[in-house]
Amino acid sequence: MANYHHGDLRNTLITIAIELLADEGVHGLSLRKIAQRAGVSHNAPYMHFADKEAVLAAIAEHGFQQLATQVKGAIAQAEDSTRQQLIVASRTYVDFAIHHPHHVQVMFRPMDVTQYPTLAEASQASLNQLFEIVRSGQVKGELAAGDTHCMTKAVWAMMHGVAMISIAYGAEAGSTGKTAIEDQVSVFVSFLLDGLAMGDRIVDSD
Amino acid sequence: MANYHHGDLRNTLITIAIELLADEGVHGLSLRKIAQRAGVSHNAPYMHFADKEAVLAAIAEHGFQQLATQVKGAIAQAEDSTRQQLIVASRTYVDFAIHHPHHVQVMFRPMDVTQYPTLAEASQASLNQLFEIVRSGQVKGELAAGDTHCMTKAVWAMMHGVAMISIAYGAEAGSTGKTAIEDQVSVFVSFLLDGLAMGDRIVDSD
DNA sequence: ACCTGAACACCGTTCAAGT
DNA sequence: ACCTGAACACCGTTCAAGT
Repeated sequence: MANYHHGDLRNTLITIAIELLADEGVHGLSLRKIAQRAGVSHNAPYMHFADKEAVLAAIAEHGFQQLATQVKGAIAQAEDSTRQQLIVASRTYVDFAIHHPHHVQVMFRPMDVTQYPTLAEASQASLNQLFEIVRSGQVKGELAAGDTHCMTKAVWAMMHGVAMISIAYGAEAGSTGKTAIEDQVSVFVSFLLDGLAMGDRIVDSD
Repeated sequence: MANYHHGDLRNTLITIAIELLADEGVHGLSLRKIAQRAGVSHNAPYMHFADKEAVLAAIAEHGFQQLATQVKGAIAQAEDSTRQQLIVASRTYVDFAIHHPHHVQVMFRPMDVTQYPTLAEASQASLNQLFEIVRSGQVKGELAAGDTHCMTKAVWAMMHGVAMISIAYGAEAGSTGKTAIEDQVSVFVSFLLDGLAMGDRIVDSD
Protein backbone atom coordinates (compact mmCIF):
# COMPACT_ATOMS: atom_id res chain seq x y z
CA MET A 1 0.00 0.00 0.00
CA ALA A 2 1.65 3.17 -1.23
CA ASN A 3 2.17 6.01 1.15
CA TYR A 4 1.39 9.29 -0.52
CA HIS A 5 2.99 11.67 1.91
CA HIS A 6 5.11 12.78 -1.02
CA GLY A 7 2.71 15.10 -2.72
CA ASP A 8 2.16 13.07 -5.84
CA LEU A 9 -1.23 11.73 -4.84
CA ARG A 10 -2.81 14.58 -6.71
CA ASN A 11 -1.21 13.58 -10.00
CA THR A 12 -1.83 9.91 -9.34
CA LEU A 13 -5.51 10.65 -8.85
CA ILE A 14 -5.70 12.62 -12.10
CA THR A 15 -3.99 9.84 -14.05
CA ILE A 16 -6.32 7.21 -12.61
CA ALA A 17 -9.33 9.43 -13.20
CA ILE A 18 -8.45 9.79 -16.88
CA GLU A 19 -8.05 6.02 -17.22
CA LEU A 20 -11.37 5.42 -15.53
CA LEU A 21 -12.98 8.06 -17.73
CA ALA A 22 -11.69 6.39 -20.88
CA ASP A 23 -12.91 2.99 -19.69
CA GLU A 24 -16.35 3.83 -18.34
CA GLY A 25 -17.28 7.31 -19.50
CA VAL A 26 -18.31 10.30 -17.44
CA HIS A 27 -21.17 8.32 -15.99
CA GLY A 28 -18.89 5.69 -14.50
CA LEU A 29 -16.44 8.16 -13.04
CA SER A 30 -16.73 8.43 -9.26
CA LEU A 31 -14.45 9.86 -6.63
CA ARG A 32 -14.80 6.69 -4.61
CA LYS A 33 -13.63 4.47 -7.45
CA ILE A 34 -10.70 6.76 -8.15
CA ALA A 35 -9.69 6.67 -4.51
CA GLN A 36 -10.06 2.90 -4.39
CA ARG A 37 -7.86 2.40 -7.46
CA ALA A 38 -5.29 4.68 -5.90
CA GLY A 39 -5.35 2.61 -2.74
CA VAL A 40 -6.43 5.45 -0.46
CA SER A 41 -9.54 6.06 1.57
CA HIS A 42 -12.61 7.34 -0.22
CA ASN A 43 -12.13 10.87 0.98
CA ALA A 44 -8.40 11.26 0.62
CA PRO A 45 -9.07 13.08 -2.70
CA TYR A 46 -10.59 15.92 -0.70
CA MET A 47 -7.11 16.77 0.48
CA HIS A 48 -6.25 17.78 -3.06
CA PHE A 49 -9.54 18.73 -4.66
CA ALA A 50 -12.37 20.83 -3.33
CA ASP A 51 -14.96 18.57 -4.87
CA LYS A 52 -15.70 16.34 -7.83
CA GLU A 53 -16.05 19.38 -10.07
CA ALA A 54 -12.44 20.30 -9.32
CA VAL A 55 -11.31 16.82 -10.39
CA LEU A 56 -13.20 17.22 -13.64
CA ALA A 57 -11.53 20.58 -14.15
CA ALA A 58 -8.11 18.97 -13.65
CA ILE A 59 -9.01 16.24 -16.12
CA ALA A 60 -10.10 18.86 -18.64
CA GLU A 61 -6.92 20.85 -18.13
CA HIS A 62 -4.78 17.78 -18.76
CA GLY A 63 -6.81 17.13 -21.90
CA PHE A 64 -6.13 20.58 -23.29
CA GLN A 65 -2.42 20.17 -22.64
CA GLN A 66 -2.40 16.81 -24.39
CA LEU A 67 -4.36 18.22 -27.34
CA ALA A 68 -2.01 21.18 -27.64
CA THR A 69 1.00 18.87 -27.60
CA GLN A 70 -0.44 16.67 -30.33
CA VAL A 71 -1.37 19.62 -32.51
CA LYS A 72 2.05 21.13 -32.00
CA GLY A 73 3.74 17.92 -33.05
CA ALA A 74 1.56 17.51 -36.10
CA ILE A 75 1.98 21.01 -37.47
CA ALA A 76 5.72 20.87 -36.87
CA GLN A 77 5.94 17.96 -39.28
CA ALA A 78 3.52 19.41 -41.82
CA GLU A 79 4.15 21.52 -44.89
CA ASP A 80 4.75 25.15 -44.13
CA SER A 81 1.82 26.60 -46.05
CA THR A 82 -0.90 28.18 -43.96
CA ARG A 83 -3.52 26.04 -45.61
CA GLN A 84 -1.71 22.80 -44.82
CA GLN A 85 -0.97 23.92 -41.28
CA LEU A 86 -4.64 24.59 -40.62
CA ILE A 87 -5.73 21.39 -42.29
CA VAL A 88 -3.29 19.33 -40.27
CA ALA A 89 -4.35 21.07 -37.06
CA SER A 90 -7.98 20.25 -37.88
CA ARG A 91 -7.24 16.62 -38.60
CA THR A 92 -5.37 16.29 -35.35
CA TYR A 93 -8.15 18.00 -33.41
CA VAL A 94 -10.80 15.66 -34.82
CA ASP A 95 -8.55 12.66 -34.37
CA PHE A 96 -8.04 13.52 -30.72
CA ALA A 97 -11.79 13.79 -30.23
CA ILE A 98 -12.47 10.44 -31.86
CA HIS A 99 -9.82 8.70 -29.80
CA HIS A 100 -10.77 10.35 -26.52
CA PRO A 101 -14.49 11.05 -26.79
CA HIS A 102 -15.19 11.01 -23.05
CA HIS A 103 -12.22 13.21 -22.33
CA VAL A 104 -13.35 15.76 -24.90
CA GLN A 105 -16.83 15.66 -23.45
CA VAL A 106 -15.40 16.67 -20.08
CA MET A 107 -13.20 19.34 -21.68
CA PHE A 108 -16.18 21.06 -23.24
CA ARG A 109 -18.73 20.60 -20.51
CA PRO A 110 -20.22 23.93 -19.53
CA MET A 111 -18.44 25.02 -16.40
CA ASP A 112 -17.49 28.16 -14.59
CA VAL A 113 -14.04 28.57 -16.11
CA THR A 114 -13.27 31.60 -13.91
CA GLN A 115 -13.24 29.14 -11.00
CA TYR A 116 -10.30 27.26 -12.53
CA PRO A 117 -7.69 29.70 -13.84
CA THR A 118 -5.16 27.04 -14.88
CA LEU A 119 -7.86 25.32 -16.91
CA ALA A 120 -8.69 28.62 -18.58
CA GLU A 121 -5.00 29.03 -19.40
CA ALA A 122 -4.63 25.57 -20.89
CA SER A 123 -7.77 26.01 -22.95
CA GLN A 124 -6.57 29.41 -24.15
CA ALA A 125 -3.11 28.10 -25.00
CA SER A 126 -4.69 25.43 -27.15
CA LEU A 127 -6.68 28.01 -29.08
CA ASN A 128 -3.66 30.29 -29.37
CA GLN A 129 -1.94 27.73 -31.58
CA LEU A 130 -4.65 28.25 -34.16
CA PHE A 131 -4.51 31.98 -33.73
CA GLU A 132 -0.79 32.01 -34.42
CA ILE A 133 -1.17 30.05 -37.63
CA VAL A 134 -3.86 32.41 -38.86
CA ARG A 135 -1.89 35.50 -37.85
CA SER A 136 1.29 34.38 -39.53
CA GLY A 137 -0.76 33.40 -42.57
CA GLN A 138 -1.98 36.95 -42.78
CA VAL A 139 1.53 38.32 -42.33
CA LYS A 140 2.82 36.07 -45.12
CA GLY A 141 -0.08 37.16 -47.32
CA GLU A 142 -1.39 33.62 -47.60
CA LEU A 143 -4.60 34.64 -45.86
CA ALA A 144 -6.71 37.72 -46.49
CA ALA A 145 -6.40 40.60 -44.06
CA GLY A 146 -9.19 41.01 -41.56
CA ASP A 147 -10.08 40.34 -37.93
CA THR A 148 -7.63 37.62 -36.92
CA HIS A 149 -9.68 36.53 -33.92
CA CYS A 150 -12.76 36.18 -36.04
CA MET A 151 -11.04 34.08 -38.67
CA THR A 152 -9.49 31.88 -36.01
CA LYS A 153 -12.83 31.30 -34.39
CA ALA A 154 -14.37 30.39 -37.74
CA VAL A 155 -11.76 27.70 -38.33
CA TRP A 156 -12.02 26.53 -34.73
CA ALA A 157 -15.80 26.31 -34.93
CA MET A 158 -15.56 24.21 -38.06
CA MET A 159 -13.16 21.64 -36.64
CA HIS A 160 -14.97 21.66 -33.30
CA GLY A 161 -18.30 21.06 -35.00
CA VAL A 162 -16.98 18.07 -36.92
CA ALA A 163 -15.35 16.75 -33.75
CA MET A 164 -18.48 17.03 -31.60
CA ILE A 165 -20.75 15.58 -34.25
CA SER A 166 -18.36 12.67 -34.67
CA ILE A 167 -18.38 11.98 -30.95
CA ALA A 168 -22.14 12.30 -30.61
CA TYR A 169 -22.76 9.80 -33.37
CA GLY A 170 -20.04 7.45 -32.25
CA ALA A 171 -17.72 7.77 -35.20
CA GLU A 172 -14.84 5.34 -35.38
CA ALA A 173 -11.47 6.65 -36.42
CA GLY A 174 -11.17 6.61 -40.16
CA SER A 175 -14.69 6.02 -41.41
CA THR A 176 -18.08 7.57 -41.94
CA GLY A 177 -19.20 5.34 -44.75
CA LYS A 178 -17.14 6.37 -47.75
CA THR A 179 -15.01 9.22 -46.47
CA ALA A 180 -12.78 9.20 -43.41
CA ILE A 181 -13.82 11.90 -40.99
CA GLU A 182 -10.32 13.29 -40.93
CA ASP A 183 -10.57 13.77 -44.68
CA GLN A 184 -13.98 15.38 -44.31
CA VAL A 185 -12.76 18.01 -41.92
CA SER A 186 -9.89 18.71 -44.30
CA VAL A 187 -12.30 19.37 -47.11
CA PHE A 188 -14.53 21.52 -44.95
CA VAL A 189 -11.66 23.65 -43.72
CA SER A 190 -10.49 23.98 -47.30
CA PHE A 191 -13.92 25.26 -48.30
CA LEU A 192 -13.84 27.70 -45.44
CA LEU A 193 -10.35 28.94 -46.28
CA ASP A 194 -11.44 29.55 -49.85
CA GLY A 195 -14.26 31.67 -48.49
CA LEU A 196 -11.94 33.50 -46.15
CA ALA A 197 -9.57 34.12 -49.05
CA MET A 198 -12.24 36.22 -50.71
CA GLY A 199 -11.61 38.83 -48.05
CA ASP A 200 -13.68 40.75 -45.56
CA ARG A 201 -17.40 40.45 -45.66
CA ILE A 202 -20.32 42.27 -44.20
CA VAL A 203 -23.07 40.15 -42.70
CA ASP A 204 -25.86 41.13 -45.05
CA SER A 205 -23.90 41.73 -48.20
CA ASP A 206 -25.20 40.26 -51.43
CA MET B 1 -52.90 13.82 -6.09
CA ALA B 2 -53.35 13.13 -9.77
CA ASN B 3 -54.19 9.65 -10.90
CA TYR B 4 -52.22 8.76 -13.99
CA HIS B 5 -54.14 5.73 -15.10
CA HIS B 6 -54.78 7.72 -18.25
CA GLY B 7 -51.56 7.12 -20.07
CA ASP B 8 -50.24 10.65 -19.93
CA LEU B 9 -47.78 10.07 -17.13
CA ARG B 10 -45.09 9.44 -19.69
CA ASN B 11 -45.52 12.88 -21.24
CA THR B 12 -45.90 14.50 -17.85
CA LEU B 13 -42.59 12.99 -16.79
CA ILE B 14 -40.84 14.24 -19.92
CA THR B 15 -42.19 17.75 -19.46
CA ILE B 16 -41.11 17.83 -15.82
CA ALA B 17 -37.74 16.37 -16.70
CA ILE B 18 -37.11 19.12 -19.23
CA GLU B 19 -38.04 21.77 -16.67
CA LEU B 20 -35.76 20.22 -14.10
CA LEU B 21 -32.99 19.99 -16.66
CA ALA B 22 -33.29 23.68 -17.52
CA ASP B 23 -33.27 24.62 -13.83
CA GLU B 24 -30.50 22.43 -12.49
CA GLY B 25 -28.56 21.00 -15.41
CA VAL B 26 -27.83 17.37 -16.22
CA HIS B 27 -26.13 16.97 -12.89
CA GLY B 28 -29.26 17.87 -10.94
CA LEU B 29 -31.57 15.69 -12.99
CA SER B 30 -32.66 12.57 -11.10
CA LEU B 31 -35.45 10.10 -11.68
CA ARG B 32 -36.48 10.43 -8.08
CA LYS B 33 -36.90 14.20 -8.29
CA ILE B 34 -38.87 13.87 -11.50
CA ALA B 35 -41.18 11.33 -9.91
CA GLN B 36 -41.60 13.48 -6.83
CA ARG B 37 -42.53 16.56 -8.86
CA ALA B 38 -45.03 14.44 -10.77
CA GLY B 39 -46.52 13.27 -7.49
CA VAL B 40 -45.87 9.60 -8.08
CA SER B 41 -43.69 7.07 -6.32
CA HIS B 42 -40.00 7.11 -7.06
CA ASN B 43 -40.19 4.11 -9.34
CA ALA B 44 -43.38 4.82 -11.24
CA PRO B 45 -41.18 6.11 -14.10
CA TYR B 46 -40.03 2.54 -14.65
CA MET B 47 -43.49 1.76 -15.98
CA HIS B 48 -42.74 4.03 -18.93
CA PHE B 49 -38.98 4.04 -19.27
CA ALA B 50 -36.52 1.20 -19.12
CA ASP B 51 -34.00 3.30 -17.22
CA LYS B 52 -32.65 6.80 -16.81
CA GLU B 53 -30.92 6.58 -20.18
CA ALA B 54 -34.32 6.12 -21.83
CA VAL B 55 -35.59 9.28 -20.14
CA LEU B 56 -32.60 11.18 -21.45
CA ALA B 57 -33.30 9.81 -24.92
CA ALA B 58 -36.89 11.06 -24.69
CA ILE B 59 -35.67 14.46 -23.56
CA ALA B 60 -33.25 14.58 -26.49
CA GLU B 61 -35.96 13.56 -28.93
CA HIS B 62 -38.23 16.32 -27.70
CA GLY B 63 -35.37 18.76 -28.09
CA PHE B 64 -34.81 17.82 -31.72
CA GLN B 65 -38.51 18.27 -32.44
CA GLN B 66 -38.49 21.68 -30.80
CA LEU B 67 -35.37 22.71 -32.68
CA ALA B 68 -36.83 21.56 -35.98
CA THR B 69 -40.01 23.53 -35.31
CA GLN B 70 -38.10 26.69 -34.53
CA VAL B 71 -35.89 26.38 -37.58
CA LYS B 72 -38.90 25.68 -39.76
CA GLY B 73 -40.66 28.79 -38.47
CA ALA B 74 -37.60 30.97 -38.93
CA ILE B 75 -36.79 29.93 -42.49
CA ALA B 76 -40.47 30.26 -43.47
CA GLN B 77 -40.30 33.93 -42.60
CA ALA B 78 -36.89 34.54 -44.13
CA GLU B 79 -35.91 35.72 -47.56
CA ASP B 80 -36.07 33.01 -50.19
CA SER B 81 -32.41 33.04 -51.23
CA THR B 82 -30.44 29.94 -50.33
CA ARG B 83 -27.83 32.03 -48.58
CA GLN B 84 -30.38 33.77 -46.37
CA GLN B 85 -32.16 30.50 -45.63
CA LEU B 86 -28.96 28.88 -44.42
CA ILE B 87 -27.93 31.94 -42.46
CA VAL B 88 -31.30 32.12 -40.72
CA ALA B 89 -31.20 28.40 -39.97
CA SER B 90 -27.75 28.84 -38.42
CA ARG B 91 -28.84 31.78 -36.29
CA THR B 92 -31.84 29.85 -35.04
CA TYR B 93 -29.69 26.79 -34.29
CA VAL B 94 -27.21 28.80 -32.25
CA ASP B 95 -29.99 30.74 -30.56
CA PHE B 96 -31.62 27.50 -29.49
CA ALA B 97 -28.36 26.26 -28.03
CA ILE B 98 -27.76 29.45 -26.08
CA HIS B 99 -31.26 29.44 -24.65
CA HIS B 100 -31.31 25.72 -23.83
CA PRO B 101 -27.69 24.80 -23.14
CA HIS B 102 -28.46 21.84 -20.88
CA HIS B 103 -31.01 20.48 -23.29
CA VAL B 104 -28.55 20.67 -26.17
CA GLN B 105 -25.94 18.98 -24.02
CA VAL B 106 -28.32 16.04 -23.59
CA MET B 107 -29.22 16.04 -27.28
CA PHE B 108 -25.61 15.62 -28.30
CA ARG B 109 -24.38 13.34 -25.58
CA PRO B 110 -22.77 10.25 -27.04
CA MET B 111 -25.36 7.51 -26.91
CA ASP B 112 -26.29 4.37 -28.73
CA VAL B 113 -28.78 5.94 -31.11
CA THR B 114 -29.73 2.54 -32.57
CA GLN B 115 -31.29 1.82 -29.19
CA TYR B 116 -33.76 4.67 -29.65
CA PRO B 117 -35.20 4.69 -33.16
CA THR B 118 -37.61 7.59 -32.60
CA LEU B 119 -34.73 9.69 -31.35
CA ALA B 120 -32.72 8.80 -34.45
CA GLU B 121 -35.69 9.86 -36.57
CA ALA B 122 -36.13 13.19 -34.82
CA SER B 123 -32.43 13.91 -35.08
CA GLN B 124 -32.42 12.97 -38.76
CA ALA B 125 -35.51 15.07 -39.47
CA SER B 126 -33.78 18.06 -37.97
CA LEU B 127 -30.78 17.58 -40.22
CA ASN B 128 -32.98 16.97 -43.26
CA GLN B 129 -34.19 20.55 -43.09
CA LEU B 130 -30.67 21.69 -43.83
CA PHE B 131 -30.26 19.09 -46.51
CA GLU B 132 -33.38 20.30 -48.30
CA ILE B 133 -32.21 23.89 -48.32
CA VAL B 134 -28.84 22.88 -49.77
CA ARG B 135 -30.43 20.58 -52.32
CA SER B 136 -32.92 23.17 -53.56
CA GLY B 137 -30.11 25.70 -53.62
CA GLN B 138 -28.24 23.45 -56.00
CA VAL B 139 -31.35 22.93 -58.11
CA LYS B 140 -31.90 26.68 -58.34
CA GLY B 141 -28.25 27.14 -59.25
CA GLU B 142 -27.61 29.30 -56.20
CA LEU B 143 -25.17 26.74 -54.89
CA ALA B 144 -22.43 24.93 -56.78
CA ALA B 145 -23.07 21.36 -57.80
CA GLY B 146 -21.38 18.67 -55.75
CA ASP B 147 -22.06 16.14 -53.02
CA THR B 148 -25.17 17.48 -51.31
CA HIS B 149 -24.63 15.47 -48.15
CA CYS B 150 -21.10 16.72 -47.85
CA MET B 151 -22.10 20.36 -48.27
CA THR B 152 -24.91 19.95 -45.77
CA LYS B 153 -22.59 18.46 -43.22
CA ALA B 154 -20.10 21.29 -43.71
CA VAL B 155 -22.76 23.88 -42.94
CA TRP B 156 -24.09 21.81 -40.07
CA ALA B 157 -20.62 21.37 -38.58
CA MET B 158 -20.07 25.11 -38.71
CA MET B 159 -23.26 26.05 -36.89
CA HIS B 160 -22.84 23.16 -34.49
CA GLY B 161 -19.32 24.20 -33.66
CA VAL B 162 -20.35 27.76 -32.88
CA ALA B 163 -23.27 26.46 -30.82
CA MET B 164 -21.18 24.05 -28.74
CA ILE B 165 -18.39 26.55 -28.18
CA SER B 166 -20.95 29.11 -27.06
CA ILE B 167 -22.45 26.69 -24.57
CA ALA B 168 -19.11 25.52 -23.24
CA TYR B 169 -17.96 29.04 -22.54
CA GLY B 170 -21.29 30.17 -21.15
CA ALA B 171 -22.21 32.67 -23.83
CA GLU B 172 -25.20 34.86 -23.12
CA ALA B 173 -27.65 35.47 -25.92
CA GLY B 174 -26.53 38.40 -28.00
CA SER B 175 -22.99 39.07 -26.87
CA THR B 176 -19.43 37.86 -27.05
CA GLY B 177 -17.79 41.15 -26.42
CA LYS B 178 -18.32 43.20 -29.55
CA THR B 179 -20.23 40.89 -31.85
CA ALA B 180 -23.40 38.97 -31.09
CA ILE B 181 -22.86 35.26 -31.49
CA GLU B 182 -25.81 35.02 -33.83
CA ASP B 183 -24.08 37.56 -36.07
CA GLN B 184 -20.82 35.65 -35.82
CA VAL B 185 -22.33 32.42 -37.04
CA SER B 186 -23.92 34.34 -39.90
CA VAL B 187 -20.56 35.63 -40.99
CA PHE B 188 -18.92 32.22 -40.65
CA VAL B 189 -21.60 30.52 -42.71
CA SER B 190 -21.25 33.25 -45.29
CA PHE B 191 -17.53 32.60 -45.52
CA LEU B 192 -18.22 28.92 -45.91
CA LEU B 193 -20.84 29.46 -48.61
CA ASP B 194 -18.39 31.60 -50.54
CA GLY B 195 -15.95 28.73 -50.38
CA LEU B 196 -18.58 26.24 -51.44
CA ALA B 197 -19.53 28.53 -54.32
CA MET B 198 -16.07 28.01 -55.79
CA GLY B 199 -17.16 24.51 -56.66
CA ASP B 200 -15.87 21.03 -56.04
CA ARG B 201 -12.52 20.51 -54.49
CA ILE B 202 -10.08 17.75 -54.04
CA VAL B 203 -8.56 17.34 -50.61
CA ASP B 204 -4.96 18.01 -51.50
CA SER B 205 -5.42 20.44 -54.33
CA ASP B 206 -3.39 23.61 -54.31
C1' DA C 1 -0.27 18.52 6.53
C1' DC C 2 -2.20 14.21 5.35
C1' DC C 3 -5.15 10.43 5.81
C1' DT C 4 -9.02 7.38 7.96
C1' DG C 5 -13.81 5.65 9.55
C1' DA C 6 -18.34 6.62 10.61
C1' DA C 7 -22.26 9.04 9.24
C1' DC C 8 -25.73 11.65 6.23
C1' DA C 9 -28.65 12.52 2.46
C1' DC C 10 -29.16 11.18 -2.01
C1' DC C 11 -28.95 8.11 -6.16
C1' DG C 12 -30.57 4.16 -9.83
C1' DT C 13 -32.53 -0.15 -9.88
C1' DT C 14 -34.97 -4.45 -8.39
C1' DC C 15 -38.63 -7.05 -6.40
C1' DA C 16 -42.60 -8.55 -4.02
C1' DA C 17 -46.91 -6.86 -3.28
C1' DG C 18 -51.19 -4.42 -3.96
C1' DT C 19 -55.35 -2.47 -7.20
C1' DA D 1 -51.66 -2.57 -16.74
C1' DC D 2 -50.26 0.59 -13.32
C1' DC D 3 -48.47 2.01 -9.08
C1' DT D 4 -46.32 1.48 -4.18
C1' DG D 5 -42.89 0.38 -0.20
C1' DA D 6 -38.99 -1.87 1.29
C1' DA D 7 -34.45 -3.04 0.17
C1' DC D 8 -29.67 -2.97 -2.11
C1' DA D 9 -25.47 -1.15 -3.63
C1' DC D 10 -23.58 2.98 -4.77
C1' DC D 11 -22.79 8.08 -4.65
C1' DG D 12 -20.69 13.02 -2.93
C1' DT D 13 -19.71 15.33 1.07
C1' DT D 14 -18.88 16.39 6.06
C1' DC D 15 -16.77 15.76 10.46
C1' DA D 16 -14.35 14.10 14.35
C1' DA D 17 -10.38 11.70 15.06
C1' DG D 18 -5.79 9.92 14.44
C1' DT D 19 -0.40 10.46 12.85
